[in-house]
Amino acid sequence: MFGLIDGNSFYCSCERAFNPALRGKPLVVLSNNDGCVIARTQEAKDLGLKMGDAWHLVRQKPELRDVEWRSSNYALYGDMSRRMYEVLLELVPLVEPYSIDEMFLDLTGLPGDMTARCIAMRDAVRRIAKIPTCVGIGPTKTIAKLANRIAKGDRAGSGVCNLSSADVRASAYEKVLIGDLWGIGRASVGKLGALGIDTIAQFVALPPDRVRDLLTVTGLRTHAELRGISCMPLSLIPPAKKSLAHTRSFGEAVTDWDAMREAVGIYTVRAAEKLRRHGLMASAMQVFMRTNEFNNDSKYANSVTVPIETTADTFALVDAATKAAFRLWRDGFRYAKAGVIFIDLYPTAAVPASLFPSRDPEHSARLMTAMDSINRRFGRDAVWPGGVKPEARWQMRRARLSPCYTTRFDQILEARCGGRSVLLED
DNA sequence: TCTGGGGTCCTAGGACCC
DNA sequence: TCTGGGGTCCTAGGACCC
Repeated sequence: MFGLIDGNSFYCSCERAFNPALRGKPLVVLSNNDGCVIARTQEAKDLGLKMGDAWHLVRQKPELRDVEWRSSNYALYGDMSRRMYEVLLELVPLVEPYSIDEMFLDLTGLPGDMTARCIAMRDAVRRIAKIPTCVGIGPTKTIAKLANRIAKGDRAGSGVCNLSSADVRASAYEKVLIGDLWGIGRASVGKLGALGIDTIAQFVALPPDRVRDLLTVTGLRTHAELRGISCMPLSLIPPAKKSLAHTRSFGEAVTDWDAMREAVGIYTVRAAEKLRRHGLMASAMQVFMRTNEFNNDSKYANSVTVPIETTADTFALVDAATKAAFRLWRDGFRYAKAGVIFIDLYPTAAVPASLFPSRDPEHSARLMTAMDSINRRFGRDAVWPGGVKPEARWQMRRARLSPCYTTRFDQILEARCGGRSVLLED
């Protein structure tokens, strides 16, 4: 039996955990660059705010003037996610983190009433990790996801929905739309809708061959899972990464090559840091740049994939990325976004020695280790490759960034004795 | 002025091989 | 006049997820 627990309005809940003044108020968290809405509290949903709403348009509406907002703070959310995971590990033997705010649980063989257990689990996460959650229970991951969705929709309920019984499932399938299913997106809803299939019950009634023809093997898997056949086991070992990227929209359009070169250089430095954190090396990279997709600027978008000598060396990677970017660069456009994606990744330990390396691998490894530890000790960006100096002009906007309460000592929450103390407890 | 970022998986079609 | 069969690998693009 599977459980799926997920944080309600997770990013907003993280902000609220450290700022009680935000409780009970409509609050949204914005994407990078303060571009669009990516998390909303119930109060904000009630005001009609949608996922993906462009913030600059929302702000203009007078009735939404009092909506609180924050720039996204992934260092904080990632750490809160870890706390949630640790609380759960104490209560359930197997926990599989699925996304920053969701974890699958193995509930097989746990004694006592399943629903009651999950209610207690939810309380513990609320109390210790300060995150309100909902839990779905079912014999497959897809059904647990569905149950979770139903729990979230039932605002007066216990926050737990148990679909382990076939009868309860059958009646739920009648009421839920196919588009609310995990794995069924817009395109599939269109295809099924054309055949008059709108509810999960109708979908489940289709013959498997028909489902495969329509939605390929992924659709077939969802179909089987809904019928109680588990096709997605719990995996405790996270699968090896296949790609790793750093891509950003610019705060302000980039029009000269120097600024683009710097941007791509910095994105490469970041991606290379991430590469080393994961103990990986890349043997190919993709670089892209593009103009704004939404406004009336003349359009240009291009990307190039280049093989590289397998490495995690920032200098080598910046060099390759800069050359690739130069091939893409065309004068006269207003660039809005660029990115660097590493593909063909290998664990550092598994990379065979090159016969004629262009850089001494041992020297490179020592240099990278030194660079990373200096930056860890003296703050991010204490040392940089020459020629890749960050320039504020085009960097992303993050106008209302909350402190990294839990990951940086200089931003830790202050509590005062005597006056009104800032407590994390309710 | 202003519309995110980072992933995975599947399929079709082309290039190439014997 | 006639033009196979079987296979692999790579890439681009679509679809989906959070």
